[in-house]
Order: sequence, then structure tokens, then C-alpha cells
Amino acid sequence: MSSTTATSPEAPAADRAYQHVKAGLLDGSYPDGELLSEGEVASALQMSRTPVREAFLRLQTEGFLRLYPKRGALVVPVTATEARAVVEARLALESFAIDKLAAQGDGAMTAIGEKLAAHPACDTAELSDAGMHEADRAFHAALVAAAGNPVVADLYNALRDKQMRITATARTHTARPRITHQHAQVAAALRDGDAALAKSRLREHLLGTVRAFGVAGGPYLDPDSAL
Amino acid sequence: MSSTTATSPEAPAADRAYQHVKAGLLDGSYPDGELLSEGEVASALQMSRTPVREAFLRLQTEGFLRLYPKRGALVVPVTATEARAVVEARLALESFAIDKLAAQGDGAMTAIGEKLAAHPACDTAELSDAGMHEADRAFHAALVAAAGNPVVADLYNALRDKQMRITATARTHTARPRITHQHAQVAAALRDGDAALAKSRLREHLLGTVRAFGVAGGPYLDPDSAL
DNA sequence: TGTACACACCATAGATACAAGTCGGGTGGA
DNA sequence: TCCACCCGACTTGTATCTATGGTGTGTACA
Repeated sequence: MSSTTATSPEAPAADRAYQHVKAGLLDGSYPDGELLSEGEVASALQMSRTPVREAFLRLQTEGFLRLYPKRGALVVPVTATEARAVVEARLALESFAIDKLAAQGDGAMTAIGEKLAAHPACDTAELSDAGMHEADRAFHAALVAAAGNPVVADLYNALRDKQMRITATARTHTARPRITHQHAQVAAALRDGDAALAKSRLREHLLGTVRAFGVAGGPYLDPDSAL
Repeated sequence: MSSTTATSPEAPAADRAYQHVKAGLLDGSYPDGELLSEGEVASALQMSRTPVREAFLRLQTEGFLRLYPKRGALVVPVTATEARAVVEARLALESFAIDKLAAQGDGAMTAIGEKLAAHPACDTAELSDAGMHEADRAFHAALVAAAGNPVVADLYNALRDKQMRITATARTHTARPRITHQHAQVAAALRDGDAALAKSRLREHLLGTVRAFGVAGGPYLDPDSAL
């Protein structure tokens, strides 16, 4: 389910194909607009086209590829607009998680706040780029998971995968200290039981991500709008 | 994307297989826990296993089936707990939509409120069961779509499909007048520009759905919790 | 020179063939 | 009677093959 699943050499061919293509998509080695063909990937991985086809289908339902009959598989171009939509959706789900924690009483919120405050993603420590990426992911995932709604958690993870592709394409190098600081701030607000503050800090944090995508404004996550 | 897509007789075999199986899943003709096989469906639809296999894969990523290697495709049992989680997730997204409309200024909210007030789903009119179902779906979809975030709208539609499967299984016959009345009330609150009221009425509405699932309480959508 | 058309090439969609894994029932023995 | 084992039916995983449709190029013609 997670995009970090390693592909063992003995995994089913379909899984290997899926992981291979998805990795290529996520790390940007398949650029936007590229037209992949089953055959290419199949021969590169030394398998038949059938498992590759399965992988393509999965990636299409996940929104990474768009299959054109008899044409090929288009690597869907991610626009800055869509990127903002994704981040906005993430904000919606994380805000929900915070609200729900708040509704469960201060205890729940404080507990998760403390746990998050100790999270590596709050620390400007020595982490590789990939490590930081993963820590960031884990931080937000933990927040959402704390709400205890697996359906929401699944939706959220899917969004993260989508965004990972975007950031990989854009190669945004937002200042790491700022990110870890903001994580810590969110965690602190939660620890203090201040849901509104946590949400507003979270919003600011995600807004920073959006700004890094480039053009500001547009219909999503307008800095001037309340949500 | 929508589950209401009709399958034309000349559609690709893979699509036909997908629609066929999904319809069976949604209307409850494939009961929970049933183990489908590609071969069965293929011969029923008079096609080869290949397109059926594709359909199964899609349905697995959508969470309706779980594929067991060399065993078959399990129709994932939906528990009342999961049903509540789905409804709670819907509430999260719809609330987000309302918040966002509110942030866009009263004009946007009023406009959508008026449009929704005139929606068939607000009317205790003569509608077949299926028609009512569809109207209800359209009502909520319109609300979410009004927020203008396609990513959120997609997530929401996926949730609706999931829930449809659940309600089909449970065959809940909640009082229709109550539902239409609640729809109208939500629309009215929006028209008046009262986001908080709209959200609270929406919450009450969805809670009613959850109650119809049976056992109340549990970790999700507890009537006593604020969200 | 510009345009229309025919054809070869390429990619997928779907069918079929084959290999391999899993489960359950039946049989034989203790 | 009970248990272990074996075998066969059934299922998916993967490969290969055929048919069909879309694209682009090269050529003939205006």
C-alpha cells in the first residue's frame, strides 16, 4: 500500500513491474508527458507484457498514468494547479484529524502531540534527503492515523503518493529548518490542546509547500482565504 | 468514474467486465465473503479471463475486492464499523467543502445553497428507490463539487461507491421524508450563508445514515462527539 | 510548394496456452 | 475411529499469439 515497499527479487512479476514503474514516476525519471509502452518496460524488466499491463492499470487508477488505447501510457503531467488541489485535500483531512482528536478530549490530543513532538521530523537532524522526505511523510501520516479512521488514513496516503510525484518533478528544496520547526510548532499546539492553533499552523505549513510549487494564487489554497 | 456509467454493448470488454462486477458488488448480488474466480465471470460474460482480470485489479485498488494469489477474489466484507468510518470521511470532506465555500464569500455559498434547495433530493417527490438513491448521491456530490477541488471530489465519489455497497448489503430503508427534509435544511443554511449551521445539519443528516446501519456508538461518529 | 491519400509500422486489446500453487477429499494404515 | 498422506480439481500467474486500430511518413497529384 505504501510507496516505500521494497520489491523482493522473488515477488510476482506484476508487483515488480508496478514498483519499478512507480519508482520511476516518483523519482522523476519518467518525465511528464512521456509516452511509455508496455513493450519497452517489459523488455527492460525481462518479463512479458502481461504483468506490465497490470502495473499500468494500477497506476492509471492511482492517477499516475493515463492509458490511451492503442497509443500508449501517458505520464500524466502534473500541473501546479493540481498540486495545490492535492495539498488542499491533505489539509482537509489533517484538519479533520485534529478536530476529531479534539472531540475525543484533551487527553488524546496531548498524547499525540507529545508523540509527534518527539518525532524525527521535528528535528533538524542529520537526515538524508530521502530520510527527511520519509520522516515528513511519517509525521503527517501519524497525525492522520491518530484520528483512528482507517478510511481517512487510506485516502490520505494516496494523496501523499500523488504529491510525492509532484515534488519529485519540481525538485523543491524548501528550507528544511523551516519545515522541522513548523512540525514542532504543530506538535506543540496539539500538546497544549489548542486545536485551532494546530490547524492554523498546519495550514501555514502546507501553504509553504504550495508556495514552493511555484505560481501562487489560483483557486486552491489561496493565502487570503480562510481555508 | 461514476458508478452510474452505463456499459454500452460495444464498450471494451475490460470495461464491461468492470461494470458488471461492480454492479454486482454494489447491488449486493455478490455477498460478503464470496470468493469469485476470473473464470466464472469470464464465461458468464462470454469473454476471456484477461479483461476480467483487469476488472478485478481495478476493483481491488478501489477496495471492493481482495485478490488472493492462486485462490480467488474475495468480496471484502464490510463491517458496520467500516461503514461508519466511510460516513465519517464523507462528513470530513463535505464539511471541508462548506468551509471552503464560506471562505469564498457569502455569494458563493448562497448561490450553491439556492441551487441545492431546488434539487430533487430536497423534494419528497415520486421517485423510485433507485431514483432517490441517485438524487441523494447527486445532491451531496454537487455540494462537494461546488468547492471546486477535483481531487477532493474524486475522493468523495470513491467513498460514495463504497457506501453504496454497504447500504445495498444492509438494505436500509430510512425514512425518505426525513432525508429530503434534511437536505432542504442544509441547503437553506447554505443559502443563508450560515456555514456552521449547514455543517451541523449535515452532520445530523449523515448521523442518521449511520444509525440506520445498526449498532450505534463505536469509535466513529459517536453522536456525543463534536465531530 | 502544399495537400490528400495509401501503406507500413507500432501499440494495445483480447484470446489462448501453459505453468505453478492451494485446497479438499479420498484412501490407506495405525 | 482417527490421522497422515497423496492426488486431483481448481485457481491464478505469466507467456505468447492474433486481430484491430491509430500514426506518421512518403508519394502522387493539384
